[in-house]
Parts: sequence; structure tokens; C-alpha cells
Amino acid sequence: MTTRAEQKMRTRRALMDAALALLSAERGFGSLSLREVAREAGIAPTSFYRHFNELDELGLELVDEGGVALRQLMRQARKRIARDGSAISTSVDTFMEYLGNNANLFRLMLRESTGVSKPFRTAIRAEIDHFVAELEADLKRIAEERDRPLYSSRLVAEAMVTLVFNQGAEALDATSAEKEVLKDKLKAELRIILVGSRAIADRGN
Amino acid sequence: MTTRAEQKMRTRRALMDAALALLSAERGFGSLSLREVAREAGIAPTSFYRHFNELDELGLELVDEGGVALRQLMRQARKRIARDGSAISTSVDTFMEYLGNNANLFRLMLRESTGVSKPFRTAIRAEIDHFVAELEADLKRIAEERDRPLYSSRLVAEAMVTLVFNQGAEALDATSAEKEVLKDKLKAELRIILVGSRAIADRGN
DNA sequence: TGTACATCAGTGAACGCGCGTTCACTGATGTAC
DNA sequence: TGTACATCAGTGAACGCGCGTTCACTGATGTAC
Repeated sequence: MTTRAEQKMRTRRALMDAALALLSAERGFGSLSLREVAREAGIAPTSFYRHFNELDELGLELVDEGGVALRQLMRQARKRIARDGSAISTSVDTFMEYLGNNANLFRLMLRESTGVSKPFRTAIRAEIDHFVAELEADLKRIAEERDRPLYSSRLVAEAMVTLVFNQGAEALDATSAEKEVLKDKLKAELRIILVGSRAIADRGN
Repeated sequence: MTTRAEQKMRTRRALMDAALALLSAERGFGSLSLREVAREAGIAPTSFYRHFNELDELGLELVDEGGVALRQLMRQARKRIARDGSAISTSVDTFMEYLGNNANLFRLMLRESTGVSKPFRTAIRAEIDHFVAELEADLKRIAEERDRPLYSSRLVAEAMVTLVFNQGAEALDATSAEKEVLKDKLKAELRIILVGSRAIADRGN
């Protein structure tokens, strides 16, 4: 037996999935219409208002989900690093794997992070900042464990996240052969940053 | 005396300036309408078609201009580096200065580089690739002059451009105090990359 | 230089379209007794 | 358990709006002689 509340939640979910499904390399969130999303979800346009006040409200919920996905991603990477050792390589592989499963969610985060809507930018910025902070904590922990101090772990984390996200953007529409190339490039870039940070720390400035 | 051709060019210019003027942190190119641009330029909507087949055609011309601006930027930075020496600091200062004068052009390039239209993405990608190639050539030249070899100058150039553009995005809407902070962060990040690349080259792998 | 004709940048009316939003409604689910 | 009433997710008709695009036009500029 389905309660009314359960059914409502299901419709709400359908609306969010519909919006996500409409996103692609060619369609940004800003180009979606309320009617289009309702149509895709199989409900009347007017019913949309039973769930959200406007389309952006739905979009911001999706950004929240993107944040959750990012945190799961990080947790998973951490586990695999503990098992496999190689921090950079494992992280990049995990990230790229995740991209495949959450393509449209990442598309949304990525595009709207430089997008047109202030609430979107702010929300995504907060998620990314959170991601950076966790990465910085990990970098520091690993640096201590291995006794390889870092110069400016915060900047290192920021630069790494910037590079990972930007390459992620390109990977979204790449063939799997191209993805391998992107992965290798990204790993080499991250290594350069890590080595640079250690070298500056060693010199003591 | 104004020839017909001159007048036509002036109107065309007015359309492009109008589109540029309508861009802001809150308005992306994709949200502009043909009627809106014509209105801003002070001509009838139908006259737009005397100059462009569609709005995107105008946008792609703007991307071309952005490419020209980038090349000027690089030339100017190169001159100043020859005079002042400090490559990273001078480049970042030059870039940030330029951003202030071409804010909406950079906004366009930046947003549409991850945007919705394939022709835009392709055109901007080409401009950025060109920029990366020039930076790589400069890096190599400087490396030879100073006898400080680099590991993977191409990746170094790519990573640097990625970081510069992304920080540029944030600088666009920052106060001038915030801009100073961003500049310093950016310089430190670029330095980490440069040092890392040299350190790996020194080790010989 | 003057005249007759061609070109063509800019126009205003008109079109059909999808949009967001309002409204009063329906009928199944939930609740009180 | 059965009955009477309340709630509320989902609906379909209707609205006014700005949009892109077409069309036949106007009148100044340009060209040929």
C-alpha cells in the first residue's frame, strides 16, 4: 500500500530525474523549461508547482545531490588509496569512474559553477570548497605519514581540484581511449604539483 | 562622407557591442535573444538578418575577437617579461589587468568553453590551444636561456592556462582587494608547478 | 555634370509557437468518530 | 468496522508575453551613360 506521501515523493523524484535526463553536452539546465521537465516526467505542467516553486529550486536540489556524490566519491577514493597505496593514480581512476556513472550530475555542477545564476554558483562553490578542504586534510595526513612535508597544502588542494574538474569536463564527452589519455595527463599534472610543493617545502620557504 | 559599406560595418559593430554589453555575471550569451540585441543596438529586429544569419553567428565572431585579445595579451606579457624579468608575476599581473578591460569578452570565452553549443566549444578550444602552444614555446625558451630544463613543458603550459583561466573567472566579479589575494594565490600555484616540473627534470625522469 | 536605373540596409506588420502561471476542478487517500 | 468530512496531488482550460522569422516596402546610396 502506497501512502499519499510516498506517491508524492515518487513524483518529485521523477521530476528531478527528468531534468537530469534532459541534460547533455548540448543542453544546459538554463535551457530547460518547466513544461519540458513536466512532460518528460509524465505529469501536467501545473502539477510541477505541487513540488517546487520554480525550476531553479529543483536545480538547486540537484546540486545538493551532486555534493553528496562528491563526498561519496572522496570516501571511496580514500578506501582504495588505503588498500592500493598510490594516491594520485587511484584518485584519478576513481574520479573518472564516478564521472561515467554521474555524467549529467557533474555536467550540471560544472556548467553552473561558472553559470548565470548566483544561487547556483554559490551552492556549487560551497560543495567544491568542501571537497577542497577534505582533499587538503588527506594531503596533510599522507604528508605526515610519509614524512614528506608540503608547501601550502591548501593551494595544492585547490590547484588539484581545479585541474581534476576541468579535465573531468573534457572526459565527459570523450571516447574511452581519449579518457585514458586524459587520465595519464591528469596524473602527470598532479604529480608535478605534488613534487613542486615538496621541493619548495624541502628548500624551506 | 560615409559610404554604404562603412555604415553597414558600423551597424554590425553596434550589434556586437550590444551583445557584449548585455553579458554580465547574471547573463550568459545563451540567454540573449535576437530581439533584445537588436533593441540594445537600436535597430529593428528584422535588420539583424542583414548582418548575421542567427545570433550564434554573432557570438562566434565575438569568440574570434576574444582570441585576438588573448594573443595581444600574450604579446604584451612577453614584452614586460623581457623588461622586468619575473615571468610568473608579470604574466599574472598582465592577465589580471587585461581581464578588467575585456571582462565581458572573457566571460563569454570562459562560459561558452564549457557551454552548450558545440561550435562555440570548438572555437574556444582552438583559441585556448593556441594560447597553450605559445606559452609552451615561451617556457621552453626561458628554460633554455636559464639552463633550467623542464619536465613535460606541454603539460606545464596546459595546467598553468587552466589555473589562470579559472582564477580569472573568479577575479571577474571580485573586489580589487579580493583580486590581490587571487593574484597571490595564482602566482604561488604557478610557482609550485614550475618548481615541480624542474625538480622532476633534474631527477631525470 | 545630370539623369535614369539598380542596389540594398533598414523597416513595420504579421504569423504561429512554447512559455510560465492562474484558476477552479476532481477524485483518491487520510482522519475523526 | 462503517460513515461523513477534510485534505491535497494532479488536472485542463485559459491568459498574456516575448520570441524567431517572413514578407513586401521605402528611400538613401551607388552606378552607368
